[in-house]
Amino acid sequence: MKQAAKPRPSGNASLEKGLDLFNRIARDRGQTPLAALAAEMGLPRSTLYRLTNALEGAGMIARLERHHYEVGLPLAEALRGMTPESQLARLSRPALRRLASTCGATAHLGVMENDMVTYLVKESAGSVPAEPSFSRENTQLEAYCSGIGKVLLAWLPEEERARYLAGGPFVALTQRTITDPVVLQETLQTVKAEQFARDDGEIADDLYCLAVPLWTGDQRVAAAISLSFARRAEQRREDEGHLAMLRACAARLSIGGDGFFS
Amino acid sequence: MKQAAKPRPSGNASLEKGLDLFNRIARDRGQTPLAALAAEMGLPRSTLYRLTNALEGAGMIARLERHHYEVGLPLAEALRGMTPESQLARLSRPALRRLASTCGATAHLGVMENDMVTYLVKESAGSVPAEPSFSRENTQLEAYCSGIGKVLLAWLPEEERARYLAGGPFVALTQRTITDPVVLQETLQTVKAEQFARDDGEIADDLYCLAVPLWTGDQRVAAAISLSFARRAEQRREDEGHLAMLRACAARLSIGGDGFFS
DNA sequence: CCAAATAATCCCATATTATGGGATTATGAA
DNA sequence: TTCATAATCCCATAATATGGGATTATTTGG
Repeated sequence: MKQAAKPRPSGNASLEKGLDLFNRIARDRGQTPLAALAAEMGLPRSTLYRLTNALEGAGMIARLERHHYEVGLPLAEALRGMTPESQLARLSRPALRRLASTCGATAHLGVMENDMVTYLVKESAGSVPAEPSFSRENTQLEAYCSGIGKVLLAWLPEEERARYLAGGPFVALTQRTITDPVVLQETLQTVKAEQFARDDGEIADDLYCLAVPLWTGDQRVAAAISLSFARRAEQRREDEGHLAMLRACAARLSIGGDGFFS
Repeated sequence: MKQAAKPRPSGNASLEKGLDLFNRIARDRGQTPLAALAAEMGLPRSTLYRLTNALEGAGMIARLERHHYEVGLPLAEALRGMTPESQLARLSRPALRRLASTCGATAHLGVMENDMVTYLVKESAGSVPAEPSFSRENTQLEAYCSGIGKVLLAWLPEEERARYLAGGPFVALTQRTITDPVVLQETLQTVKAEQFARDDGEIADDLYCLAVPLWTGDQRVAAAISLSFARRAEQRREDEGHLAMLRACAARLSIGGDGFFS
């Protein structure tokens, strides 16, 4: 269900129609015959036909057989080696770098993969050598003990979260690590209610971290970003400011400002 | 250097300009600032600006920072899991299936990867269980002894071919396998001159195979397709007809007919 | 810190361009 | 063969993109 369709009057209706058509073809890999698309889009066949031709000429799509279009080879070639994850990392890195620099902390971006958190971006403040060394880009960590992990778990679909919680055991990394599934479950509810997660020395004794979700256009949580501090003591007093900045950054990366997600 | 720019008067100049812009951004991952693109394309800034907006709105590109565009996340997501190779396989399979069925043989499509031939498509005629079982899709074989391999080697850039030939040894799979680099070199020249390669029992005693190249828009050989027959005896008498069909198929897959490449 | 330079964004009258109804042709089914 | 469906083409017209130039934002240099 689409949320408030962008009313951006871009000024190039023709381009928009063409791109819309391309999106439809790309998303279902050309399963839908052209006639059906014409109906969906409320456009006459002749128009669709012309658009299709232009898309084909540009290498965006290719025609296989009757009623069958596909993403074109030139496009695939141009995008060689690109994955959604690598792209998300590229797109978010500048903002995370600024965030880290502003807050004098380390900023992370992570996504959920196979019940683990994969860190796609790690940006540390200024010249400070990356203080929290628990993470590295493109490596995975357990979800239950990190801020990003808790955010991602909190917004997991109901059944998946239940499955995760039942899947333990949750090994203690510090005295504060949450190891009881019931407590973890409650914590995740709090995360969802408060719209952020806190890791207060649950990975390493002096590590403190705040995390917030990134939203997609269709109201899913696609990733989470966090700020990590190497000194835990009294860190909470600064939560408010740091959360505000985290949220501003999240808004910019989510559908809000520039809107990387659909 | 572009070869005879397609004069296809597609009827949607606006879409074409937008897609052209997208291509330029995608290909160099947004390295070129907008102003430079405007110059390249011979369009005023305001137009570029509008096009950029439309592309961004459709999720095709995203803006990172000043002067910095990037392929959009929605597009990356829509194309998740797609590689140029998988796409080439999808696009060419129907044509190869028809070819195999028409000729009562097995058709292959292969590309060069790390000095080996990777078979991306294997389609056998009708109900016949795949006769030549030397190959499987997505597996690699030595290049020097197969039809497809010889085609790909023949059109390799000069230095690469020299390096390959110096890299032996070339193990004999049958009595007929070419194992002498000098002979192989000569064979490749013949392939280039005749525009096709023949494997006459060089992989397995009774295996006969004809292969021709697939051309890209900029006159490179991107892949090769072949017809394999399980009975070698007297097969040559039918070469002419089979080559004609192979070439027709290659033309259709190359820039000719529908033109999957660029 | 300000000023100059550069890039991005916006606006609007106009001509260029896409539009879509409908005719025609190709393809596949019966 | 005939019918049904989809693809392709054509063209007068309305709608749309166009781009010159003004305005605003951002960066750079002094």
